[in-house]
Amino acid sequence: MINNYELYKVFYWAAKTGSLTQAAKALYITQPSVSHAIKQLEDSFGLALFYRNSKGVALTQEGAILYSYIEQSQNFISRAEEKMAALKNLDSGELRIGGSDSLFKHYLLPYLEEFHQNHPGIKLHLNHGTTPEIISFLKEGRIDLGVVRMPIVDAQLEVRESIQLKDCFVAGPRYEQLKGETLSLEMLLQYPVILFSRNSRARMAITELFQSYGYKLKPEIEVGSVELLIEFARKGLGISYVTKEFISKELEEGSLFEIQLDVKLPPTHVGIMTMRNMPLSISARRFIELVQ
Amino acid sequence: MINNYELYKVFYWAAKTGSLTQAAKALYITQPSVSHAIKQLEDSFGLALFYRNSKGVALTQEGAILYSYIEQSQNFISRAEEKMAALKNLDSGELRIGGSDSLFKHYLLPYLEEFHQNHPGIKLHLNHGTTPEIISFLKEGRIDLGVVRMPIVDAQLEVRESIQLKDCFVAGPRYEQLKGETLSLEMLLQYPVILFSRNSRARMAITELFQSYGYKLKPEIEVGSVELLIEFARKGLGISYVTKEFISKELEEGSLFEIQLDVKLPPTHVGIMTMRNMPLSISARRFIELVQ
DNA sequence: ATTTATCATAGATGAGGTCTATATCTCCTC
DNA sequence: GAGGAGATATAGACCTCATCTATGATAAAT
Repeated sequence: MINNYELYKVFYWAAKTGSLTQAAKALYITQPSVSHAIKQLEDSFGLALFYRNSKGVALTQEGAILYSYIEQSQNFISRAEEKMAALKNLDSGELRIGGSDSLFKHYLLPYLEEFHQNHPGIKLHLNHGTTPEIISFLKEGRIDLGVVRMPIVDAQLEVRESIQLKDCFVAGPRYEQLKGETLSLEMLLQYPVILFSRNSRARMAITELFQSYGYKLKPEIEVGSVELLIEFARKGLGISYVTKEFISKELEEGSLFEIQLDVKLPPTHVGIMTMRNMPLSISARRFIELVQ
Repeated sequence: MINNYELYKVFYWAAKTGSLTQAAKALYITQPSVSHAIKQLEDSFGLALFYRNSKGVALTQEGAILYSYIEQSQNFISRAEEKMAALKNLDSGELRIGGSDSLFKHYLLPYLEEFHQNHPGIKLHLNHGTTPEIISFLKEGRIDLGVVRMPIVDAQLEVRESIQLKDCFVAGPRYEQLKGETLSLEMLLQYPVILFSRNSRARMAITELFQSYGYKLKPEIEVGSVELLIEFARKGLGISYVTKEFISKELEEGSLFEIQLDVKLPPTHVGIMTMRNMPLSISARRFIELVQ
């Protein structure tokens, strides 16, 4: 019907101010333009919308009916624009992150805190899962970004390399005698080893390393969280294979110590994954900047 | 913020159809135009609104939020346009008429019936009052048109002359002896006269007529409705001064007869008044056409 | 490998929105 | 009443910018 919604904006202001001149001022256009716009509306409806008089304009019956609809419409547009501005300013919105359990707690936590302080209006959604799950979440659009251990090879994903993590074997006071010693892999295997559960990336990596030297790494105990790896090692139940950066507190206070090996354990990196060729939300972009 | 609401219409269709190409078809424009419009919105918000892929487009988080507002906005506009079309077609709307009591019943009734049958969606509001009251209603915008007796002299009003009404004196069987006689004004004054209440136009007119001949018309009885004028005359309480067109039934059945006078009583016209220089509502225009 | 979708980009064009200038009308004031 | 102030309407010129055509790029389907 009307093929130019711009006219409704003009109508709205003319009705609201009761004056074509005032409407023109509000819209930063001239009065004849407003006059022309209203005329177009009236012509296309075949209805008079305003009574004109020397003091301004007043809505006709039909104009008042139109206004009751257009007013609502304009209100929604105003609210939309405010909302968009808020989203742009990060005063509003949400950020959905997927990650491995341990990375949330030991790596992301301080960033999440800072981000939340800077942008309290942004709702944070944290989804934990295994690396393949996180990748699925990303592809399904359920999260904005995923934080997992590298390497990730997937053409659909864009991966940003973040900090380096070094895994290592640690023990508690029970194995005090090993402090300062440098063990070979073979020697290490004589002690009870505590590993993270089978499907973890770190577990696979260390198993492969032993295999490449011709040994088979067989854990005495398997646990499902980094906390338990730490706890069991402290209690002397065995030697845990953990991420060094996650136990800095225990190393410092001396409740755990690192066991030196005669082979170098390859470091891994944390990767921040996003969908390639998909625009990042402002909040996701901002969070990644913060982390990197 | 956005200075072209037209863009929202394009956005709405793009989001709704999930395809810029489809949106273009719906809007009867080309796909590059849609592409350009969406880009403008995204640029001005500084936010991505759609994910593009080879099957079409999908809303981003921010886009979905925008859509939730814009959808409402567009719905109101659609409903507004439907409503305007209905008003134009007289499928909806209202018609407010002001008039003297007797004119409603004896003159307008058949037109009102016909109008209502033709346009059952139009609500009819009837406001009765004296001529000055009707004029005030018109000037206050409380009615669309007024139906009263001429003459009306008011520069702000536009008056259309409608049917002619002839007033006359009538009596019932009690005065049978006057049937066929031609009375002078003086002779008439010897009978009890029944007139409409003081502030009516017809009363003033007839009083002036007598005065111009040097007589003073003093009613025996004053009543407030045409029905009572008729009823009192039938019962033989006197000679009523009524509008001939309103008593055609009684004249036909013989319960009243007209008293011939040797002076001619000036006819009056019904006038249909509207505000000059104010656009008439479609319904008012249509009703006036019907009546004339 | 080819076809057929999709959206993006570039450049040309012309419709039409906006402007200036002026007319017209009404109300208010002196 | 004459004149001024303020409102909207009208006319015509101008120039922006929405839209077009043509083409490119990419992905999916055949």
